[in-house]
Amino acid sequence: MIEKLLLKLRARDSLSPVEETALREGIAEVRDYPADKTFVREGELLNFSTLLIEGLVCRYKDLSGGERQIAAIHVPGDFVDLHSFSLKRLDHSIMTLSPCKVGIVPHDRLTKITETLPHLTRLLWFSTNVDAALHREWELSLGRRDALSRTAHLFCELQARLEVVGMAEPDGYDLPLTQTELAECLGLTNVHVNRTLKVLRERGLVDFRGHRVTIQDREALEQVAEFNRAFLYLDRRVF
Amino acid sequence: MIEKLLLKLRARDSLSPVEETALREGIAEVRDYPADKTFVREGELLNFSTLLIEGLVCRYKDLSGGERQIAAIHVPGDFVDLHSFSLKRLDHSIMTLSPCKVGIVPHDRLTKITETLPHLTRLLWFSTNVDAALHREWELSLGRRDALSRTAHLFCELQARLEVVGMAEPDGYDLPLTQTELAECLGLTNVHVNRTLKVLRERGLVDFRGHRVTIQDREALEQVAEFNRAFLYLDRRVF
DNA sequence: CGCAATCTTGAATCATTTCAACATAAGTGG
DNA sequence: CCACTTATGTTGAAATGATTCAAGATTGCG
Repeated sequence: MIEKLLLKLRARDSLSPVEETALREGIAEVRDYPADKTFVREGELLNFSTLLIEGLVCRYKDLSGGERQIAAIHVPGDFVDLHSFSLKRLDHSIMTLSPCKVGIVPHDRLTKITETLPHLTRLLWFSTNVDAALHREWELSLGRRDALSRTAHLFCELQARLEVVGMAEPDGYDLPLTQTELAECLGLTNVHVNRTLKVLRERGLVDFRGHRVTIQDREALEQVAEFNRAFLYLDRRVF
Repeated sequence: MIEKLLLKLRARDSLSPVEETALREGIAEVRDYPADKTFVREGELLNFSTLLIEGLVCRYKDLSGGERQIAAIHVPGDFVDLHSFSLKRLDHSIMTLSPCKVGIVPHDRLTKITETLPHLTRLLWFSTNVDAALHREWELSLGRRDALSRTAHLFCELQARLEVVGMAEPDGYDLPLTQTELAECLGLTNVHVNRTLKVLRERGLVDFRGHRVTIQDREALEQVAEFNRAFLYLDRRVF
């Protein structure tokens, strides 16, 4: 259930058996959601956080004109809204991008962790800080990378994140997103995403079709994206 | 020294005298930096976090072509890089925008707080989560708001954040930024920022000149920006 | 199989950038 | 305190990347 979360945390630091148990017992309930289901709405009061076990989830914000910006994508093993533990009401909504299985972690169990397991607390805090680092990389993409580089960067990011949890092959991964959803991540229109995907494919960098990302030339792709995996904090910390 | 930080934390939750003391004693040293000084570089190993006491600071990322994206602006009372406590090496650099006074908080003192003061730990965790909420709002701006609305939104955000720490009047505040730096926040060119500022001024919304922001019509400005202060988490949490 | 969602392409339009020139303000040394 | 220098702000015109609108093709689903 929490195996992918453990993979990710252990890539960074070690976990004692007690800590592992605390995490395991943090999950009060497991729920299944269908695709395209908004299961947390902006502003709603929460008393639990959600651990993604299977499927893809995104967090998004809307403008009054109907424009949507996806602020983050989550893969299995991610705490989707661990930050709701301190924020209580979120500034964004959360929806599934594919059918999902999620673990419900009541906030009082997290409070207990903060009272008794400081090292685990720091690890959980760390994981919300990694989320913020992802946001910053997206800010850079949205603010300064052009459509091609921005799109390439997202594909690189997901390759790296999925690899850690054993869900990517060296040459690519499944990505159950529509071009419109991709556009909502990238701050572009679906039409322009379509054209950009074509260019990426024709240049022999990545091919995204039929919900499958095929990395054609990883090195060249990462170069176009100016991708550097350090910001993902997936590697053991080095002092 | 930490008065503005306390103002901000108390706007959200209460703090015991012991917690207040722990924060106060967290500061090992106070440093002064001149304007435009990058005092933390991306990737460098850190063993302290920085509390901003006076002046303005930003966190930024660069691309190889020299394009810069500012990911966050910090006002007095903000922990600029509390996240370096768990990340150790940052994915961005940090520089002053004006002459600054900062407090140096060694990571081992933060570790001690996590071991002995769980409630204060949660409050500090909360404050890094608010940073992430700001990043998300900027993602929305960068991805979906046009230049006018995006610029208006930043002015609204800073008005609200400066008010909490007593650094804004009802009609505006000092903002020691150049148009080029503003452009680096907004994902625009300095030329376009200049034109956008002119439109905002001519429409009677805000006037930014000579390092001073004058809010001409707050209601109309917030409407153009689609500004809602909830994402700042400046208000006491409501259950 | 048939309908709806998604993808694809072209052409016109629009927001923003680029380049370049000039104006103003701020900072420094004599 | 003025003159000189550099940084910052302003404006116009042309170019560009992305959007919009619209139509047709393809895919996936009940």
